[in-house]
Amino acid sequence: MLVPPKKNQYALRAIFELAKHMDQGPVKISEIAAAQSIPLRFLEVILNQLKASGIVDSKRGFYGGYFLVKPPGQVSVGDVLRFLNRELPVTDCIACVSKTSCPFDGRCAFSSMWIRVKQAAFNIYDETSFQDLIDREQDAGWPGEQ
Amino acid sequence: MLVPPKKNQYALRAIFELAKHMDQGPVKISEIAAAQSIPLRFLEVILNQLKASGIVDSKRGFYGGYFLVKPPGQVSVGDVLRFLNRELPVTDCIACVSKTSCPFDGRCAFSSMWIRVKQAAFNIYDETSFQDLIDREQDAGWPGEQ
DNA sequence: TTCTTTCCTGACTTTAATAGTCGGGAATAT
DNA sequence: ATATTCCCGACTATTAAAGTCAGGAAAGAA
Repeated sequence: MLVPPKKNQYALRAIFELAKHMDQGPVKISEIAAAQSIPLRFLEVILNQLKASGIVDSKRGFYGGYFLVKPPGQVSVGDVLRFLNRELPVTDCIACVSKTSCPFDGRCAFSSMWIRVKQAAFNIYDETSFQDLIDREQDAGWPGEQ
Repeated sequence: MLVPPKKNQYALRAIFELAKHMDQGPVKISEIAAAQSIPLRFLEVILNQLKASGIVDSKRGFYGGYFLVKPPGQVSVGDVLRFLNRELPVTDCIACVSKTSCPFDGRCAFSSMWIRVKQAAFNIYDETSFQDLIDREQDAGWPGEQ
């Protein structure tokens, strides 16, 4: 509970890695995987999906790899998480924040609380850009592996 | 993501039901299950576990059932969620909020963000008592099924 | 052209967590 | 006694997450 799925964490770390190499040409999946300890084949799938978000793009071939479309300051953690967790089916019960229909027809006592929690989380996600994360890592004062 | 597990929701709804019947004697599992649309045998397991938290207690036999130990105003959603999701193993990586050890030795750029989100969520959970939930249901102005 | 390198694609397998069930035993009151 | 209820441990089922794989397509280098 409240533990972001690995896939989400991998996606964020991959983009973080791209952000650190902004304007240095495409970064290979294999490099990202190595730098961030992410299973290679899994990362292939994840990055490929992320292209649809418009956050990253890729180039094939010898000098190929992935790269950020916008500068790190203009991409937030919220953008990524929202894209990865966008709910495709409209059949979800918003009130219960559950995946099946709500037995209380959307009038359960808990709904407003779940919604507030979700909003509180995304407030933080939205105000955290990848540039912030880079800065934060610097401030922590430990030798980046770059 | 950010969707509380069914077990958590069932636990909260069960306690909510107990709160509504405070000082009316024990409430049978079967009654709670019916009122809150929770699978009976599953609810047995959940309520039995919750006894260890000190939030609820039970009585067996003909007039048996479950009941709240403290008044609804003194029990928060946070109390319940914290108990159900207390992490038993100490081997968790706090920085990454993941269940396996952190590949960055606790110095990853995301850790402070995950922690802030968790705190924001529990701030809301902690300040929501079951009395609040009852009041909230009244305010919404729909006929309670009681 | 051909070769190498890289991303691309869809289907597949594995793993782990959640969700839910079951049979019988132990209190408690009538 | 006996009906009713919670209790307990083990069990199964379902689902989502995590990860893998084989081969194909683009891009550039030789």
